[in-house]
Amino acid sequence: MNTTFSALAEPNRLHIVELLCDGPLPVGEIADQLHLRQPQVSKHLRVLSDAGLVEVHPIANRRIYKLRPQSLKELDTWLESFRRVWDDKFDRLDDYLHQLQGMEKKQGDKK
Amino acid sequence: MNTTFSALAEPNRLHIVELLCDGPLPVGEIADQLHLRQPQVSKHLRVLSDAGLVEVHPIANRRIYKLRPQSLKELDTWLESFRRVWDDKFDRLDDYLHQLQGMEKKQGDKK
DNA sequence: AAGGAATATTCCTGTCAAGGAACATATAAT
DNA sequence: ATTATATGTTCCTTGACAGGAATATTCCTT
Repeated sequence: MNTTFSALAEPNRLHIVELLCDGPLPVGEIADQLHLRQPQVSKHLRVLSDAGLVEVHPIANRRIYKLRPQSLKELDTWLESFRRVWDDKFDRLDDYLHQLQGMEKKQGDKK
Repeated sequence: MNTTFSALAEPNRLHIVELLCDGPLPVGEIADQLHLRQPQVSKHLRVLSDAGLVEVHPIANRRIYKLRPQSLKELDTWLESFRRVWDDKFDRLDDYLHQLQGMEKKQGDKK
């Protein structure tokens, strides 16, 4: 999960992922469409691949890269744990303040 | 969106976000629970704040940080665009290959 | 007013990652 | 077989960032 975020943290890599959303592409195409040099694209794809975000299919001369849906589903799952409490716990600042006040008293007692 | 990912790319910051999922907390509490030094926590919170992932509520001496659900909803929205094509376009490698073959011929024609 | 607690900020240093350029490799084309 | 095409890799340099230590700031307490 951690590697996923750091892979997507790089702007060009994020672009690559978004581009591959429309379907698989070979390295050269990606480089052209995003106005990047081929070596850098290869490097970025390496990182994305290590993070499990893309997979490669060698076809003759070229290597076709495609998104790995699984990885995005995992990201979705991660988000899921937040969804449960979205409009709920987050805004309960008051609750915390009361709880905090309780602790204040306890601390006072200790002294 | 870009800043969101780079903010979450740092392991400790990710931990902070996950911790705040259970409710708002002041800096000191975060530092204690995650076994981090206060200054680093403050710095990380700064980054998270700039990225819009958390917001702060000054209460007397302390500053209570809480998640900003909005930011996570945006992340969710971003993922949404992938959900549409999840089990769909991604795996259509064959389609691309056929399309590719068509382009091959075109390129050949140009020459 | 003075001291203390909670938090933010600055300076420094080391590490790591990204881009550029050149090169290596593999496959296709002639 | 030789050349060209597509891609991956290495080396180098530079810039960003994280942690540590010390310091500044704000507010509370007495």
